[in-house]
Formats: sequence, C-alpha cells, structure tokens
Amino acid sequence: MQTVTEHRRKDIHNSDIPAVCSACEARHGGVCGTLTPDQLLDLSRHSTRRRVEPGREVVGQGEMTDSYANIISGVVKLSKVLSDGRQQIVGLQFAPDFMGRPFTRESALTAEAAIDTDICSFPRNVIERLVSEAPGLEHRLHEQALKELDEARDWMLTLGRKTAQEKVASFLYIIATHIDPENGTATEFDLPLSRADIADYLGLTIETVSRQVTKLRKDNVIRIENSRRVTVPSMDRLMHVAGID
Amino acid sequence: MQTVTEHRRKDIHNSDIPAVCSACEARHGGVCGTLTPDQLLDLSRHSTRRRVEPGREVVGQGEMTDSYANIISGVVKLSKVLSDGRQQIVGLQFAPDFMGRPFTRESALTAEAAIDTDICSFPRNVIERLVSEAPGLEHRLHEQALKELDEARDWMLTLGRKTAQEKVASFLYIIATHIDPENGTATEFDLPLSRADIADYLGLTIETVSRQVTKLRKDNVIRIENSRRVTVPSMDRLMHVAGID
DNA sequence: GCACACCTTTGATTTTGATCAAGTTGCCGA
DNA sequence: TCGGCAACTTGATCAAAATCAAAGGTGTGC
Repeated sequence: MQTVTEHRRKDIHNSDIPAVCSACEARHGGVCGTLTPDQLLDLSRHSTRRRVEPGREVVGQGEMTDSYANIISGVVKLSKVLSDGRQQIVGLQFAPDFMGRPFTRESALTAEAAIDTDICSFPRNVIERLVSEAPGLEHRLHEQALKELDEARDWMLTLGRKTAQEKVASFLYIIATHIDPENGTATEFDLPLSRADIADYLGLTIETVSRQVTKLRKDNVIRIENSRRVTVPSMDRLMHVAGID
Repeated sequence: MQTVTEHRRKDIHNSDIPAVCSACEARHGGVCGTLTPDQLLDLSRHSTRRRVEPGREVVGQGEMTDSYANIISGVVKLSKVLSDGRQQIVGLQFAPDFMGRPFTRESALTAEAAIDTDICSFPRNVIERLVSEAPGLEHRLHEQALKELDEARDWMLTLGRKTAQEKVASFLYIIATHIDPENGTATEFDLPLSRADIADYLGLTIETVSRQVTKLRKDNVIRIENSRRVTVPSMDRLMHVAGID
C-alpha cells in the first residue's frame, strides 16, 4: 500500500512532461480534479515529483508558502516548536491530501515526511495563476482548508481534555481511518510514526505513550506484531476507549 | 468598546431593510467587502441583526452550517464536548470575524456568546448563491478559513506542550491582541471569559487557572483590578512568560 | 441592609503523567 | 553470527496539575 502503482501514463504520453500527478485526479482528487485538460498539461509542465525519506523536510519553516504539493503516497507531519525545543505535531497529511498555503502569510510550520513519501509539487505562482483562471480550483482548496480546520479542532479536544490512554487510542483510530482511505477503516496497519512522533502528536512523553500502548495490548484492545504493526480486533472497542461516542 | 456605534445608516437609508452589516465593510471587512452594491442590498434583505447574551447559543451543534454570520461586536466561543461532559473551547471569534461553514458537512461545534455579542446573520443558501456570483467572496471566506487554521495550530502547540503558567500567559496575550484589533495590542482590558471558560480554553481546571493568574499578579506580570479587568505593564514580559519568542 | 447565589480564591491531598534510570529488542553492517 | 546502535519498554521516583474542600467576594433582589 505504501508504494504507488504507475498509473500516470494513462492520460499523458508525452515523455517531455515530468512525472506528475496529472493523472492523479481520479486516484486522489488532488488539485488536478478541477482543471481542464489544457490547464492540467500546463500544471504538469511546472511540477516535479520526488520521493522524500522519513525525517526529511518537505518544505522548511517559512518556505511553506513558496510551493504547493500533492501527496501521492506516504504521510507528512506538520509541526511547530517552542524556542526551547518542545515540539508539537499539529497535523498529519495522508496520501490523497495536498499541502501548502496559498494567499497567506507564512505560518511557522515544518513539514517533514514521517515515512517514505512521494510528493508532486509546483511553485506557488503557478497555482495562483490557475486559481485565477479556474474558479473551481479555489473552491477545492477552500474545502481542503475547512477539512484541516475540522481535524485541527477535533484534535484540540483530544489534546486539551483526554487522558493519556484516550489520547493514544484516539491516535490509533485516526491512523486506522486515514492510512488507506480508499479502503475505509483499516483493522491492521503499520504506524507511520515512531513513539517519539506519537508523543509529539499527543502532547505526551515517549515513556507514557509506550506504557499506554502496552496497556491497550494487555487489555486486548489492540494486538502488536512488532512496535509498528498494529491490529484492532474491534474498532468499536477502540473508539470507546478513545472517548469517541 | 463593547457597544457598537450606530454607523450603518451611512450607506443604506431604506427603512424596509433590516438593520444589517451592509455598512460594516469598512469597519470590519466582513463578507460585505467583496460585494457589489447590488449584491450588498440583496444580502441585507436576507440578514437579521440581533444581540446574543452571554452563554446563549449563536447556533446549535450541527446547525452551524445552516447560517452564516458577521460578528459586529463581542466574542463568540466555539466549543466541543465529550459524551461525559468534558469540554474544550476550540476557537474564539472576535468582532471583525465572521462565522460559519459553507460547503462542508456539519462539524459538531457549539457557538455561544462569551459576552454580549451583536451578530448579523444570513441563511446559508444566500451566501452560497452570492459565492457563485462573486468570485472574490469565496476568496475572502477561504482566507478566513486559513486564518482560523493557523490560529488553531498555534493553539495546539499551547495545549500540547506548554505548562499551566505558560498557557494562562498565552491566553492573556491572545486576548490583548484580539479584543480591540483596530487599536492594536491592548495593555488594559476586560477578560471576555470567566475562569471556567478560560479553563475550558486552556485544558485546565478553574482552580489551576486561578492559581496561575494569582502567580502572574504576584510576579508583577499583570495587575488585576477585579477578576475580569487586567493590566499588562510589559507586553514583552508577558510574551516571555507565555513562551512566545 | 441582608440574604442568597454565583464566581473566584485558597488550602490540603491525591493522581496522572514526567523525569530519571536501566534494561530489551530488533535491525543493520561487518 | 556477532557487535553496535537506535528505538522501545519497564521500573522507581518526582512534580505538576487535578481533585476535594472551604472560605472569600461581588452583585442582586428583597
């Protein structure tokens, strides 16, 4: 599931065009979905596709506004840090999402790959030009922003009001529902984050995360093959532990 | 500052038109700013202005998507609750903002006035019609969504990684910078939230909030006239305590 | 002026999760 | 197959914030 099948040549046969997401429209409803064939071709000429290794920055703090990208496969962590190094992951972007901040002042965000991640990026000005031509595109970007806002607010409830146990269960539930959206909620999956990343996502320490994962295992809420691989026998049970009604 | 001056008759003299924000465009750059005079008139015919008392719901959980509103004066709390009653305020909307979720599935949010609040609201379908006519309007809404997303993510860092002391200082800083945006950062202001609300915003208990406020006072970071009125002698000092570099 | 309600503060104690400190496990290259 | 190292787990102790429990304040109606 982590590697993407080569499905792009279906639409575009010109080998001068870099490998891009022009054909992704069906697969992951990226920005491409709202464009005309001409605009798609235009976009593809300015796009570059590349693989980002875990821990590598997709775009640096502040540069976020300079480019815009579809995530083809993988998971990207968006995080913020305090001056003394305390870190908080403020969002996870999964494969069908796209990333970037058109029109806004830079936000002090770091975006880095959590696992091997393929992205397809284009310069900001190209997107802005296309937005002015294709009214549907801004609508698409707006919806993505609203979706991220909803997710951020859900997560605020988790960060502010849930116990460590509920936080870890909530995290597992998020991963189960997002890791392979095409196939719905997954009952068996690889965690895309290390214990340290999970701690930074949940506002906990790695020791607490580890202990709570152990507790969930002992309580038979999850099964653990190795530290990354998780099986959820009953999603209802997990949701209940996560405090999701 | 809490009461709004009557400045609406400047533009619209027809007494059939309900009291609306048609004239707010300059004052608070609400949705009106991007509309033509005709569209403004159209909008104003469908708007109702009303005052909402503290604690009153502006729109209920789930209804959020059915209407759309400019906040003329006051402060609105957006909150989420767990089934057992634990509550988290996930956003504060101040006077020049507008509220509502066009195009999206309902999000389980409650919006209620924190203090006396004047709002001007219109049905969702009117906004959606105007969006399809005025391309600039969607752009405006999109920018508002991105602004709220940035604020939500900043707050996630506070919720997940700051101490109680830093959280309370961060809260005071937010209020200082948002309570009267026209006049920049305020050094003396009334808190729009009770201790219980502050606790729900910060993911703390009221006792902890109270103790931290007392500590900030004893450390001369703030002065307190009564439990609501706060003076900040040095904004730099407050920011430092809040962990804002 | 008084009583009641509500909000806030303060104090004592408990609990949750952080911190400090070893161990394990598993993976990779030699 | 064996180190070596990084990631993870587990245990012991500590500290920050929650909880439990009383007081203070402040405002309102009587």
